[in-house]
Amino acid sequence: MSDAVDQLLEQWKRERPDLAPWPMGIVGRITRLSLLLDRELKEFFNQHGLERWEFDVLATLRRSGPPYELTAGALNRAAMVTSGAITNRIDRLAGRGLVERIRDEDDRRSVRVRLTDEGWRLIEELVPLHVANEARILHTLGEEEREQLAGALRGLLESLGDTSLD
Amino acid sequence: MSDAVDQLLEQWKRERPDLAPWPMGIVGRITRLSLLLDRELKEFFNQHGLERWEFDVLATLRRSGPPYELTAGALNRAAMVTSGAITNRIDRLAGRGLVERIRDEDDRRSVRVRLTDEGWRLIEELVPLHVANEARILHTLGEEEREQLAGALRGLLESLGDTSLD
DNA sequence: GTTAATAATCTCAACGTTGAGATAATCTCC
DNA sequence: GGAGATTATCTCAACGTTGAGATTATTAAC
Repeated sequence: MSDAVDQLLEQWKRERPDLAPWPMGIVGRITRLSLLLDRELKEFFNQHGLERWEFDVLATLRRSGPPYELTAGALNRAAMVTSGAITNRIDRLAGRGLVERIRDEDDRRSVRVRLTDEGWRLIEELVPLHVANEARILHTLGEEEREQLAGALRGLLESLGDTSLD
Repeated sequence: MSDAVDQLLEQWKRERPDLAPWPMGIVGRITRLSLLLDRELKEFFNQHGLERWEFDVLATLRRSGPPYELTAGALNRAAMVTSGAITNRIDRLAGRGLVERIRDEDDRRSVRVRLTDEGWRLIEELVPLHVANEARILHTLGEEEREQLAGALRGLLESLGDTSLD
């Protein structure tokens, strides 16, 4: 079998046989997969009345453990977006009553963002469904294949310096 | 060694030991890699005075072979964006004189987008540099590892239906 | 050959992010 | 303890995409 990227590589081979385009085989596939996975996940989240970014922020707070709070900056780095984006996201999640802003009295520059009870309940209910949905999307991967793929991707992330969530 | 996603999985294991979160290990890594690769590529393209999307459109036309033209719809599907986005991209590339719009006389609904000489020269010069840059970014992958990784990603793309560029 | 359905592109308002700059708090070092 | 540098967050205009709808052309069915 072959995928869209194989076609693309075939075209380059015909047009520029002098090139060794294998890097496009990796980068192109990661780019396309990311987009397709995003679409699949979006469908799931919309069925549950939220956006992927909303889920991501709530899940980041949930998995950080009690008291389920992180600074805006920590959310920022975990989500790999700019500070402006996080301010916006917190605003809107707070508007929905899913998180609350708490000024840190030790460092008054900081804002702690905490899951509300309602936010906790929502993410607690959704996480298992989300994992099941991802497992469904990835069902073609055998157990051994998963490990191998995860290992290769981990190596790339490390080489790009993505070694820490914060 | 471990990456940011390992940390994330560790947190879930602590907070929700009942979950089998391995799908997050795949989806999370692909998402993060896509973002990081995008940043790396952006740096390269900006040094050469263009955006990633500009390069992508020009490269798509170039690799399609003589006469280096495709319909707006074909570009659309290759780039996996909406028709509004492609209209906008063509407008601006045409404004820079890198492509030209040609109405198809056989099917007057269609617009053929063709590389101009200037567009051709630009992409011809840039493609080898781009491939070299991607190879640099991926330099940690051994030859065997590349093949294995590409194979696993291809399988996923196929299972998601990404089997054709158009 | 006219009607209805389909197809290709364009238009445009709404949306979320970026990136630069502003503000306020804290830290460092003399 | 004061000056300057650093850190955390917020603000906001610019930007590109989305998604729905409009327009124009083609095809299919009768």
